[in-house]
Amino acid sequence: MRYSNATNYALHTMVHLMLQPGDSSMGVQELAEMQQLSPTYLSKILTKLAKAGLIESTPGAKGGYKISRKKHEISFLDVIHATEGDTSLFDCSIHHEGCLIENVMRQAEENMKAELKSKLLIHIANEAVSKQK
Amino acid sequence: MRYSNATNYALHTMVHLMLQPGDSSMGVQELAEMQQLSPTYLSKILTKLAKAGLIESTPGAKGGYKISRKKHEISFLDVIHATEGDTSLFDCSIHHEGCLIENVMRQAEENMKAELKSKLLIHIANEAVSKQK
DNA sequence: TACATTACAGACATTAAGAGTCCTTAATAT
DNA sequence: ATATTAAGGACTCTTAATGTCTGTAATGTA
Repeated sequence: MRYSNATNYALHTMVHLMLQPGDSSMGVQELAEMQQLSPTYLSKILTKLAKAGLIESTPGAKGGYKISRKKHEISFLDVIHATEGDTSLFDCSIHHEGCLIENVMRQAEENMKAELKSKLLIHIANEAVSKQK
Repeated sequence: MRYSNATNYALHTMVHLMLQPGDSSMGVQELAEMQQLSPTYLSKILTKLAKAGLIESTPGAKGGYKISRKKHEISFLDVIHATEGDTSLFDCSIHHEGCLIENVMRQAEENMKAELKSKLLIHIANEAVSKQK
C-alpha cells in the first residue's frame, strides 16, 4: 500500500518547474536528467499534470513545460489527484452502503486529504531555495 | 492505491468476533461463510491477526479463534498494521534523507494513523448492535 | 518550404504485488 | 485411534505499476 513512484516524480517535477525563473519552460529531456529517469516515462506523467491544468505544455521546437499561472494555489493534493486519479484508500466491497467500518476509514482519509490540500508546493519551493543559501 | 481486501476482511472479522458472546470461539468455516469467502484464504488473514496478538487461536477439534482479552483497546490501526505490515504511504526513492516533500507526506500520514489509532473496533461492534435493534 | 525539435498517443513488454488455491503437517478433543 | 481444526509452504492467477518503443502532430528556424 503505497503511493506510486509516478506521484513522487510528479511532486518533484512540479517543484523543479516552480524554481524555474520567469515563465521559461523546460523540456522533458532536461527534467528527466535531473531525476535520473527516462524521458519517455516522465513524459507520461507530465501529460497527466498538463491535463489536470497544473502545468502548460507547448509542442514543437523550443517547446516544453512550464508551471501554470495559478502557481501559488497548487497543493500536494492537486498533484496526487492528477497522478493517482480520484481513488479512495478504502472500499468495503462487502456492504453496498452504510458500512460502519468504511465510514471510519473514509473519514480518516478525508482528514488526511484536507491536510494535503492545505500544503502548497510553493512553500516547498521557497524552503528549498532558502536551504540552498 | 488502496488498502488490500485482506484489511477489509480482517476488520469485519474482528467485529464478528467481538460480537461473539462470552469467550466462545469461532472456526474459520463459520467466519468464512459469513463473508462469502474461502476458508483457506481467510485462514491466512486470521493467522496474521493472531500473530499480532489481536486474536487467540486454539488448534485441534473444537478449536477456533476468539478475540484477545484486550478487547476494548483494539484500534483500527492495530488491525491495519497486522495485515498491511509496517509500511509508509510514501517513500521518496530519490533523496536519501531530509526530503522536504517526503516530510509533508509523512506528517499527513502520521495524523491519519493517529486518528485510526483513536478509533476502537469495540465502538463499531456496539454501534452495530444498537442498529440491529 | 524543408528540417530539426519537441510534445502527444497508442501499443506493447516487464515486473511486482495482491488474491486466492492446494496440500501437508501439527495440535487437540472425544 | 480418529475426526477436527489451525498453521505453513508452495504454487497459480490476476491486476496494476512501471516502463519502452514507435509513430504522429505541432512549432520554430533557416
